[in-house]
Amino acid sequence: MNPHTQNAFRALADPTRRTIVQMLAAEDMTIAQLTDRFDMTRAAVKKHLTVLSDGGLITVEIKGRERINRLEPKGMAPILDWFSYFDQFWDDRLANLKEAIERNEK
Amino acid sequence: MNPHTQNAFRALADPTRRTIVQMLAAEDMTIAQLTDRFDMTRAAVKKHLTVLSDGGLITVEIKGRERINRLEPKGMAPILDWFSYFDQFWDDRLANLKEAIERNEK
DNA sequence: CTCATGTGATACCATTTAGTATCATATATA
DNA sequence: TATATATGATACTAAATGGTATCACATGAG
Repeated sequence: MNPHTQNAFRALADPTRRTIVQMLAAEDMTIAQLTDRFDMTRAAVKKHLTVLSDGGLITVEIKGRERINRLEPKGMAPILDWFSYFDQFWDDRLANLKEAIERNEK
Repeated sequence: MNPHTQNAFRALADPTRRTIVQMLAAEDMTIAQLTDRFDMTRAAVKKHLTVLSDGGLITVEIKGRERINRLEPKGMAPILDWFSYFDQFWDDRLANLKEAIERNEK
């Protein structure tokens, strides 16, 4: 199994991390900037960022003494791929439904 | 914030639960049937099913002494809704997926 | 009725998780 | 250079999580 899939799903399981993802969708931010917007310590925010990074959902650009955290849309791919499994599932159910209707008409 | 969103994300964060979801996509199953396919006790599987139910991802039909667990595609909606926030970041795969669900519901 | 089967529920355990506090290190800046 | 700023890293804690063992209860089959 793709290890990125598990890390990505786990990264999004926490509400704080989902909020961080949404914030980074609006603009790149340093750890300090993110910490300003939460009621928790910088160390806690840093841990969340590590989990998001493990999940491939963000990248970090080191700029001097700052770390610019940036959303990595590509990291969402494993999750969407997983969901696409059910695209087939839904299509099949629709096909079955169609078939049932056609049988009924005959 | 929608409480279903957190429960749904949490439900999918565990690999065993994601596998259960895929199994139930293939066919409805009782707890005993699911337990046969995992190397863990029935109690553990039951706990996973409770989490999946809390997340709105499955429904249960009680039939005599059996409990038929069934995938609830509607439960995926909060997750897909959350992802739709990021429309600007990726292609139309998500939109297609959502459309498939909605078609199925109608 | 009796008994096997399918499940619910509880207590318990080890590990992970989300958080804090604290100290160390690197880099701007006065 | 001296100091403030931005972050890394570690140790610690409480609570959540994933699992087992075990007992109780309801239902179907002989």
